[in-house]
Amino acid sequence: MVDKNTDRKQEIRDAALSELKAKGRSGARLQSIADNIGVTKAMIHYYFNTKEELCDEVFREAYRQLMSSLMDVLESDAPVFPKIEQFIDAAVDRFANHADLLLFVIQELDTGPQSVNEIMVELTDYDSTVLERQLEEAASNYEIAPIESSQLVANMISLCMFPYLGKAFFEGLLAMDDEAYRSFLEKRKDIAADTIINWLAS
Amino acid sequence: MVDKNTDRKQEIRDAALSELKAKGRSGARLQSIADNIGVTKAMIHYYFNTKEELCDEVFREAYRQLMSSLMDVLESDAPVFPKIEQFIDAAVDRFANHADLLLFVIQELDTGPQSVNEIMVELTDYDSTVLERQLEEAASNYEIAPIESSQLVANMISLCMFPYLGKAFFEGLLAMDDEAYRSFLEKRKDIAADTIINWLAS
DNA sequence: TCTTTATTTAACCATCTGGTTAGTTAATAA
DNA sequence: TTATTAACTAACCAGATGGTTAAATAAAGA
Repeated sequence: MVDKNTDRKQEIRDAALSELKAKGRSGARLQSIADNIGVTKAMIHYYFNTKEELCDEVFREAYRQLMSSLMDVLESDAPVFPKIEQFIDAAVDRFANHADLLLFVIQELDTGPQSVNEIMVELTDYDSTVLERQLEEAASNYEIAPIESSQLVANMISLCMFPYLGKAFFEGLLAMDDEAYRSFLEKRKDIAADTIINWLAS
Repeated sequence: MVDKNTDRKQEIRDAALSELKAKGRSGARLQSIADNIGVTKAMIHYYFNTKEELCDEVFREAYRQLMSSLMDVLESDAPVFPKIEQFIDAAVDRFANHADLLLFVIQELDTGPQSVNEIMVELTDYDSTVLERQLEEAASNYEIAPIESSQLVANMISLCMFPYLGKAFFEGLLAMDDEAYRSFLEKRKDIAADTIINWLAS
């Protein structure tokens, strides 16, 4: 193995991600991360100078996993309506499969150090001009009511993301058990799409 | 003052809430809470046995502040459509004014101890039967498409709550500064209502 | 083989953290 | 006034936590 270096470093990142998803930045313990891969705590400091450096790097990886290429579809030249359905499809899939990353990312962005926000800005390259133009065009053709693209994105992301973020919240509020919640989520994708499409077409 | 007891205890709860909103359960420090009200750390243990006991009590208070009487409007006998507008109105107001409570509550429910979930169940008494009946009726009259009440509630809460929860997320994603985000949020209430109404009436 | 470099560990340290204790001060009751 | 209770503090403790260091082991190069 020519780069056991990289392997071990990645192994640490992976273990750190698990720990961070479960306990957050301040709850995460370097000792616990080390234990989980059968390594000394000093090993972590061999590859990462400080806990914050490790956490920042893991956040970068987490944010990429969660959001990478997700916004791309909005930048394509496909017609608006299919595009929207495609986006909702991709978003629900992504968030459903990375529900635990969601809370971590939101948490970090809201209460983490400044570095986290900088990393997000660095990794975000969404360009809204295409969608904006399409929405203006569609509005002037009376296909849809005039809306800002940011509000459309907000609606889509809210509908797709929150049910996964607020799992415990919804389960409690709506008195559902895990099985009921699963079946509830299954229907979400179609409902989110319906909701957006009907709103636009009104 | 007949109950300086109660005053001091509440003072501690208040300071603890600030600390918890800013740093979460594992990041919160009893010393910091004590310092903020000019009191010894031992004082906290005089009124609360453990940190967890204090945190649980503060969560109870926070959840009440955030959700109390919010679901009541859905249980009223008012006609569905006005009722929905009323709910969205109340929800947006509530979440806008307690955005910091939002993350704390969601965070605690998702990663906090079991006790937190029990407290939520204990405080939640939402009864969906009225809304369910109304939706069935409206559907059989072809006023709306048939939908589950849980999906309606999920849509409403997602649209009203997430923009406040994901402030840093949206600001980063949509490249908005604080001022742009403020103006973006101002339009949310109407948009959320529009979105829901048009979806139902489709 | 021998030397150098990269990987890994055991032991350690200073500081922090939740929690305890013994005692002090202030209020209340007798 | 004095005894009793409630409110409060200073000092302390044990364990945890992030981080360091010196040495050991493994790998690679000469």
